[in-house]
Amino acid sequence: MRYPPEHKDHVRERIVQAASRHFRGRGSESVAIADLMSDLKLTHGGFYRHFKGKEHLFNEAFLAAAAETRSRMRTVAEQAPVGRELEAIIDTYLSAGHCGNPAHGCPIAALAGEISRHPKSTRTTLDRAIRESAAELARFMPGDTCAEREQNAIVLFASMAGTLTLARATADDALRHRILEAARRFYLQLARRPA
Amino acid sequence: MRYPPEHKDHVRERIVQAASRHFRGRGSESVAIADLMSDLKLTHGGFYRHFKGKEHLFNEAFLAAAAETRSRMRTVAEQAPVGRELEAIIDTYLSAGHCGNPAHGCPIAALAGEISRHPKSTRTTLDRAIRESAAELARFMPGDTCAEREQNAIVLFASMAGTLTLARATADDALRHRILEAARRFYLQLARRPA
DNA sequence: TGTACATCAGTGAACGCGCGTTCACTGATGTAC
DNA sequence: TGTACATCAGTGAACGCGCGTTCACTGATGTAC
Repeated sequence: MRYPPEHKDHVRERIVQAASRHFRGRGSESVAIADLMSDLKLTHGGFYRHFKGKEHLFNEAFLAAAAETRSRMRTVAEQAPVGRELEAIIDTYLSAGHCGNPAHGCPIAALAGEISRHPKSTRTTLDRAIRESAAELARFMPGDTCAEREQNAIVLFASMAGTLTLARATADDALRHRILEAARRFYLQLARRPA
Repeated sequence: MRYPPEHKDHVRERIVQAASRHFRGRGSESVAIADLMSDLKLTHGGFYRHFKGKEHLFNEAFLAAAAETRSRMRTVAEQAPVGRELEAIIDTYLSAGHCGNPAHGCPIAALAGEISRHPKSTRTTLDRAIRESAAELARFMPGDTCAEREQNAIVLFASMAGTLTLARATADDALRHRILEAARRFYLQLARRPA
């Protein structure tokens, strides 16, 4: 069959979107190319017209998810009262909604654990995502110098992502809730009256 | 062949130890039973005389690693000057050594990400490990009530574990170092003069 | 305008590989008699 | 004490399955002439 000129780009984009959700939700090893493609009513063979291989897709899907998450963070900040942007971000990031919905949430929290076992190119993509997320946070961070704000942003971001990862892995709802709530209160308090 | 009476327990113990290192170092999906067994100069078939299956071993290996890590934390605290136990623990946990050596480090930092995809029984084991690690930390935690100390301990533990996970996944040594150092300084400062 | 050919996204069978698990077998030693 | 049998940790071939990747093929449309 012959398709309209924009068709290929469109399909490629849909693969990335589906992958971005599936990878975040289940990790890359639990997601088969055939699954992804059949989600789009396609068969697995066609996949290789769009990507060199699974790892390339993973890389791109991760990047897309990271951009999506940053943009969501920005929206949250914009909708918050002036001066309370950081609190709004913390509140959203450590919310039960974000915890219960990894497939649509921060890919760093969802995938950092396994990325340490991915090839260097993928880990470089993670580096970029960490830097960009921290930069996004740094805009609202307390601290006198820019470097200090960035430093603090990295700590906050790494801590929140890790806390989310841990909360998601728990079996007991009460423990999960306790971890999230304790961390939320702690970081909110820190955001209100900085060290 | 017939073996001395304590032989089976001994082999079982060695399997758990090897698994505990391999799983932490590479994640459970990257570790094959045959690999583990050949590490002990045995073949894969014999594995099932000791364990029901891979997941049971994972569970047990995780538990053993968690106990080992707690005991190491206790040693660090004991060797620290009185009143500076928490600082010593933070310093060790977020050290370059711990970061560079996941196979011999905290199994929660190494495996929390993937455990969210393991069966409930394994996740319950994680819950136990989290509670016990936090309890260990809580002994040295600032806070007026016991509940407050525990609360703070959970936050600190989750944050440190997450930070370590993130640091390990980075490709760039400078970024990794920056994450670790920033977090270390931040939590040390918090430990010295509590909120 | 018509004809022959090129293009290329998508199809689905097939290949190759890794790996968890099973199973018939081994063989040294313990036990019943 | 000797004999027949039971035990059971360990062996390694085999099975079954999932999955990433390849490849010959399809067929609608574009292009050259």
